[in-house]
Amino acid sequence: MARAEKRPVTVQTIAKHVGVSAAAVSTVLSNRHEERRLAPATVERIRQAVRELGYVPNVAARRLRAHDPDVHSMDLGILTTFEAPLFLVSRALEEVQRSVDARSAPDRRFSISIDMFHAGRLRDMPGLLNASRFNGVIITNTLPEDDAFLRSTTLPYAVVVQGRRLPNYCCVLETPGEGGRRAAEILVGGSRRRLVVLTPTLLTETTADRRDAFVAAVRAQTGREPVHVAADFTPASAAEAIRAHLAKDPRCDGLFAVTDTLALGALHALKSAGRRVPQDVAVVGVGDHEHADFFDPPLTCVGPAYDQVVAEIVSLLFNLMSRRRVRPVEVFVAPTVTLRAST
Amino acid sequence: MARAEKRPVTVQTIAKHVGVSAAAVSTVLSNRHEERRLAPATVERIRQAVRELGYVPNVAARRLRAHDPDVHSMDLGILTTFEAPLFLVSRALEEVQRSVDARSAPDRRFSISIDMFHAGRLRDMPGLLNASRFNGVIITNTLPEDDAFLRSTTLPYAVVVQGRRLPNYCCVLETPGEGGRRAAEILVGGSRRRLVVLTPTLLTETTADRRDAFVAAVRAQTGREPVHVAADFTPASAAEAIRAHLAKDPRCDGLFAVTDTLALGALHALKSAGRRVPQDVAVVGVGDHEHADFFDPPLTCVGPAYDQVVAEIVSLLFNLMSRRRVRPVEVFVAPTVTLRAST
DNA sequence: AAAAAGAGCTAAATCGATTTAGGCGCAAGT
DNA sequence: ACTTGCGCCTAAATCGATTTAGCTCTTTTT
Repeated sequence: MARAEKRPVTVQTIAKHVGVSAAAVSTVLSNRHEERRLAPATVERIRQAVRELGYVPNVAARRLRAHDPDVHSMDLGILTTFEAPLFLVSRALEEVQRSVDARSAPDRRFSISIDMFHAGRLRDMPGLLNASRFNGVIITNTLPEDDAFLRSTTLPYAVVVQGRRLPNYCCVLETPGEGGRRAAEILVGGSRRRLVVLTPTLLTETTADRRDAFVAAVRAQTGREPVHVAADFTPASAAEAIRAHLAKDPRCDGLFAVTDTLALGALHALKSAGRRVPQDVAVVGVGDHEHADFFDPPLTCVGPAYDQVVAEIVSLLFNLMSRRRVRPVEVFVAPTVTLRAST
Repeated sequence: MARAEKRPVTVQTIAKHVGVSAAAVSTVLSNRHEERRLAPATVERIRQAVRELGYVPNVAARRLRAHDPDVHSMDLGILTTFEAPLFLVSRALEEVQRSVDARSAPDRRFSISIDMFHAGRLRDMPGLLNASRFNGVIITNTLPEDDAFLRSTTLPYAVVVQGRRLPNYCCVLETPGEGGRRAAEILVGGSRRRLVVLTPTLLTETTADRRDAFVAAVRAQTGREPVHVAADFTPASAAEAIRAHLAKDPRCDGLFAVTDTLALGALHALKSAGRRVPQDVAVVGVGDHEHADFFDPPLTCVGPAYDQVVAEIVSLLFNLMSRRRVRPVEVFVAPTVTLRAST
């Protein structure tokens, strides 16, 4: 059943198979056979062959052909992993969209798409290396393997990396060490002593930095070591992990979650274990969830000012594309502290 | 400052400008000038021109050229609006990804991207009409204008529409009328009489159907009319709207939100107005938020079984692409009821 | 002085689909 | 009989970038 020709089926293939020209095939494919007066019998034979041979149009060829030389068009991509929650790119998307709407004109059109790769497999994304897909990209949520790949090759087009420091690219990230330190300040300053830091099992540079800075700050300020708890990216998994931890350490009184999705699960586990937040356990997140202020209780966050991060990213991206900037830079955005009811 | 050539800058333009061949320009652009022994001075002149003229590579041309004839590649798109929350497409994305991973092979590669349009402006999306972007698409979150556009033209490739009934496309949607009816049943059956239905201001076919069916069912069962409350797509806006409504109708005791994001805002407003959920006010959502079971209290939902919806969509999409299916069909997925603590 | 090596560049083919201009036969009109 | 028109189809150009084979001129080697 599985048809496995070595060469793909093109209009030429079909044309040869039917015994007509490629033009005739194309005419049928675009449903122009009436106005171009192809004989119904020929149309039918072509249709038949199209079906039989399993023709798949080459979109790149169509696009090239359809290209209107009077319209500049630029393809922007936001690259993230399948594994990371999609809402993480929402803000970047909105800001890019705003910029793009402002820069669009009849002779200048942008298109933005979100493209995903499997965590750690960025290198497998088609078109990345040969620059055949995007005029500019924002890369985010990479794992260390992806970072290593990026470090090893310099992509020959506009690239802005979020949340990593890579010497050969423009990078925008929160000031290293700050987030974790401020979280520790809040919890320790609130007299919490039995602390937990909750992270995903797969750590990115950002999440690892938050954890490490938190641990270091807590150690420095209290002489005690926070307990690491790891979970998947889902709240359900975080809830389960925290539930297990509470069984082992019932007196725990403060928690720092390095992503808000984890904090959401933690809040749930705490409440269903009968702990009051913040009276019994204080919880700090990072503000990467668009609805952190609608959690119950609303989540205190220590994290980068996303609007600023995104504004920097977009500004760098457009400068790179217009070649106003050619050297890589690192832009640090200081974390902001949003105190809400969870502490 | 603004450079506004009529014709776009191509490698040819640059070549002519510098007085070399297009091949030389291309060589420089791909950083192959060392191995191909271009004179450093020439390289510099070309680089200069590239910068001066504001060259932007044509990705379609690059892709066509880079195309490996031994690899079939298919481009899939998930089309949604900028205005709708991104997480709404998460599940579709995951399922498509699973299917694609299962069907990928060394000689068969898929790429999936999420592309967005402004609500009501689907027609403006480049490459939709001339089929120059995707081999197959899933279209969702359309407004009535978009539906009208789709109805008026039959896109010449694999299209599956979610949540709408369009005679010329394959459509997958929840059984019309069912969701609203079941929500009414739950609230009325729980002896709630002063009911509210909370919707976005911009109604899609799906959200309008949920509202209308709810209103009709409540009217039939109680003889009373639920109150309409409308808000933006955000929880903040929903909270504000509900707060205002509570001021006018303090005795309201049941609420149906046609999207979970709105429910999230409503829960917040209710709690901060001192109402207990579900004792004072029962709340029903639709289960379109991935974390509805982590809301506080966890949200009772009446909505389509998303896994099933998505499975149907993906199956239709692949059947369309392989031409195993050629006629449009409508697939209805019955809503499921998930009772949680909010009722 | 002739041949070989190398430096520096170009012409032309190619990727796949589409469109434009036009060709060939045959029937109808004058 | 000769044009006109139509029905049906094709050759060739085109979109833009890249690569391959090869050309020309200079320098070095024998």
